[in-house]
Amino acid sequence: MSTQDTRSWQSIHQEVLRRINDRIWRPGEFIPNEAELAEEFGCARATVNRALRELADAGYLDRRRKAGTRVALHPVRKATLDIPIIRLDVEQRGAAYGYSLIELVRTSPPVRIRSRLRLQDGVEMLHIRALHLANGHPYAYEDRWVNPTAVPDILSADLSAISANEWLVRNATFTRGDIAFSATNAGPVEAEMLSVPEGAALFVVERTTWMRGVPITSVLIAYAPGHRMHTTL
Amino acid sequence: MSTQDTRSWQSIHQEVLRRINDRIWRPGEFIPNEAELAEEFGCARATVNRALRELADAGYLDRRRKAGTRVALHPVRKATLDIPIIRLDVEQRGAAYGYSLIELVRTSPPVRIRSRLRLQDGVEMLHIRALHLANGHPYAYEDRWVNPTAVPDILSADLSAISANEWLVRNATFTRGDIAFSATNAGPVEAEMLSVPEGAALFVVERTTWMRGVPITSVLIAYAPGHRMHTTL
DNA sequence: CAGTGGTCTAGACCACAAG
DNA sequence: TTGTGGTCTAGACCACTGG
Repeated sequence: MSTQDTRSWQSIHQEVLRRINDRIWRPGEFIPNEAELAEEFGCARATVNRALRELADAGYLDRRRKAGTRVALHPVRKATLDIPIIRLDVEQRGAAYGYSLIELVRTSPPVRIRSRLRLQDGVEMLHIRALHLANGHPYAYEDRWVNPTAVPDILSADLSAISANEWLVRNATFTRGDIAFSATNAGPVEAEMLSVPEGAALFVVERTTWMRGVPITSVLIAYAPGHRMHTTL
Repeated sequence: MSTQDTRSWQSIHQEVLRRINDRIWRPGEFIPNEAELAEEFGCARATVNRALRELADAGYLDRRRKAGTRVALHPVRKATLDIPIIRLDVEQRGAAYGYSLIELVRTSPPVRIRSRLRLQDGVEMLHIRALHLANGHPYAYEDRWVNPTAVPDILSADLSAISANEWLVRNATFTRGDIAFSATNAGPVEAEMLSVPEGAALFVVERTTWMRGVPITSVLIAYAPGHRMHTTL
């Protein structure tokens, strides 16, 4: 209640969050403005601003000029997922990573891929199919299309030694990406690749990336049954 | 190259990002320190700091005192996922939302739930099973355990009218949460609930939340086949 | 119009870690 | 020890938007 001698923005961040969690400031309710809080906490307004801005970014507060700051009605929690190199993913689980290139051809992509990448027809792309292994067992099956126009250097990379996944992460940054997660029953191809029965439930990640509007790659990764993608809120 | 008259931190953010994407500053390479950049851009050091801090938070830069600032080796991209109320999720897809409470009992949870929540045995919890509908069709099957000690008010809520999902989002904030995504084959129960054949691949979300170490709820949500969780990078 | 948050400044001191 | 980022301040002006 009384004036605190907290002086860092972290302290203010913590104290404001406490008041939200303890429902001292309830969802939808206005909280004091920056000047008032600065006085209460005995600090500059910029310090309060920093604390409240972080809380607003995290979804705890809604801030609007003139209107003021209020506690968010639905504290929208955001989970952040890293987009890792599969090799690191495997190694982090304490397993030995293996990689096997199955197919690497330059050909014309199917309509599904063309439309997803918004490419004209007749364009040739690199089609890569590969298997990622953990302790010698199938871990994930990767089916990828790469636009060689966007990353010509990949044509001279040894994709039997380094996975396209890893090569691209290291050598091709992107400005925009779409990612989708879903579940699918293993078809004949996936079943054989992952050594599982047809129909097994597979966790699937589809990702497409662009660099300033130029499509780089579109990939589908099907994980062996039992795979869990985990994170913290 | 020459001094720019950009004066906002957003401009500096944009320009630094451009230099990273154009590989003017390459991964692992040091960039000028804040004072030098402030001079180049003709602004205060605090303004540069703001821009670089945002880029570091986004994973583009690595910053360390004394050492300096360098371009991140593996630009770890983070996908942020909202944790929505299922009703809003359905409505956003343009469908009419429906909800059906299947079971609501107070009983002792199985070991699997107890250990996940780190609860003593003998504790009674609320077990809720429900079906979420979109345009009258099964959308997701929810199997939830709630710790009534953490949220006693839920005992007086009408969980046949409002889903536990929504009630908890509105009334019980949490300080920590685990979330996991996976795929599973529909068992007899899920198959019946979702009106799909046994063995169908289901997208599964498991979420557990705590408030200052006190477990609130643990829920498993199995989505009907075809469900896709989508986001942008 | 006026109140609120958003941003910028010039300067200062501090915390950390590399050499 | 010393150079770097991290933070705080007091003040100022601006941008947006509610009343």
